[in-house]
Amino acid sequence: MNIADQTFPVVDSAIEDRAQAIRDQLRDAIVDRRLAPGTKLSEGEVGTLFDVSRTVARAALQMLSFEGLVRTERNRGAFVANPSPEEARQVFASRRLIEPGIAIAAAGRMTPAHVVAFKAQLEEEGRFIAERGPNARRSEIKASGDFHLLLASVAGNVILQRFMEELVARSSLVIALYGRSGVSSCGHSEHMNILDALENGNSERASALMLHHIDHIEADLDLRVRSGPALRQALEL
Amino acid sequence: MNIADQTFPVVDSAIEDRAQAIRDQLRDAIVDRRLAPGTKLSEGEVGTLFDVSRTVARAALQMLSFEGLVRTERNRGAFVANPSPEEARQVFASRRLIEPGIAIAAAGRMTPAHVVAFKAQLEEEGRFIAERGPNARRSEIKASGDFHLLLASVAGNVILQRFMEELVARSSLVIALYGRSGVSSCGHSEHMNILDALENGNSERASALMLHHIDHIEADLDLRVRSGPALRQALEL
DNA sequence: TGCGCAAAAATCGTATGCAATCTTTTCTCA
DNA sequence: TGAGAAAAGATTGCATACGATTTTTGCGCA
Repeated sequence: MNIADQTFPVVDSAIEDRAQAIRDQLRDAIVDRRLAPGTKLSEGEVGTLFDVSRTVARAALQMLSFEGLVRTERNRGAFVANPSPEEARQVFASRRLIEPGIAIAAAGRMTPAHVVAFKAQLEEEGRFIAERGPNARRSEIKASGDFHLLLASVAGNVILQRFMEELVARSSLVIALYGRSGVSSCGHSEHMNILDALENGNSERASALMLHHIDHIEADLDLRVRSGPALRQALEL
Repeated sequence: MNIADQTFPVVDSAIEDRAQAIRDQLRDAIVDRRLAPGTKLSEGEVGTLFDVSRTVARAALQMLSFEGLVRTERNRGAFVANPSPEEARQVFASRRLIEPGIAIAAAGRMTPAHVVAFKAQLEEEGRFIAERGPNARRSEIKASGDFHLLLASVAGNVILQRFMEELVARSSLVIALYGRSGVSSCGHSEHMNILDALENGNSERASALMLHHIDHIEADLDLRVRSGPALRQALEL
């Protein structure tokens, strides 16, 4: 897949930085796997696509590189990240460390409004799972991540929330790369159980369920190196 | 304090990005409190000081803004961050969540070489505490942070390591702003106890000690708002 | 045909210029 | 004298230009 094959909707409410808007759209494209890992993102091309100068495109790419979604090589350019199995493991190790704590914090702050938001989120998630079609899998991954982001926002710690945004984005990449098949339907029911615990203020249970949920997601990955890391490295560039 | 009062050593081994080198020096200056919170960092001034164009200076400031050490306002510029008490609490809440886990991971990976590195680190820390003078406090804060960064590097998860770099840097700012007095000597002995547990492979103990250690650091802060947030906000700009 | 090397093209790193925005100063008028 | 408005100055946002580095292309030669 080439970046030039993509079409990006025009940003309507761009009071804020244009670079930020471009970053958001590129991030969506990466997380949704419309841009495959390894795809080159040249400053000029990105700039042309979004109708901005290289300066702005470069800033957007720099942001993505900070988030770990893009890898930049000096004098060579930016590429959609291609996380190694080791990186994948570290992403999930980090989530195992952070998310149970986030679940506990969120359990202590749940309001009826939050519950409504979660229910809407889970309903949408269910719709994507029921759906069939080429985009179903993508939407499923994205919706699943959104559940965790919503939880992080309820927890009320903006620093951890930002960490989680990064971890969820990287997880989506990892799942797209190494995911096997249909853990997601199972994940959906786990989300519902977690919400149930949150709703009842049972923080311990929510935390434990979250830990298991992350374990299940990671267990569904196939993190064996495919054909020797050297060859793999050589082939992808 | 003004940024123009600072002198920055010339970067010798600058094969890598110049922007990154500038970021590192500015970060040191912020963490060491040579640049006070609220100080304006104009692109032009930074560029002149480091003898680069505004383009490069801007990139360095953007990086610092991602790390939370600098706050940028559109069309107004960049300022050394001035974390609120609420932000300070969130920094330490994040550390309480992450660092005990890092201690456990590190305990399982300690080698004799690591022990040597830790001992050297603690010795330097001790020297700074014994020292008197205007820079003693700064060096103390920095050395104390370095212990935690060393631990994170031993844990072997580069993602968590980067999170910790950010959290330690922000903590230094917070301690400089809200710290009372001499927890540090006490902190030093706590570091030694943690190392002891790590050396014996007692991960549970290391984890528990770390949690208490973070509690102690936060307990030494005075996070009461000084004179009403509105006035405070109005005065500092 | 296949290989090595040089020229060309593409791309990046950085400096600089201009317009837009914000801040400060100055001027006017009550 | 003080408040408000207008002008001047400073600073950012962004585009563009140019040298440096990398990649690709083209060509000669074995």
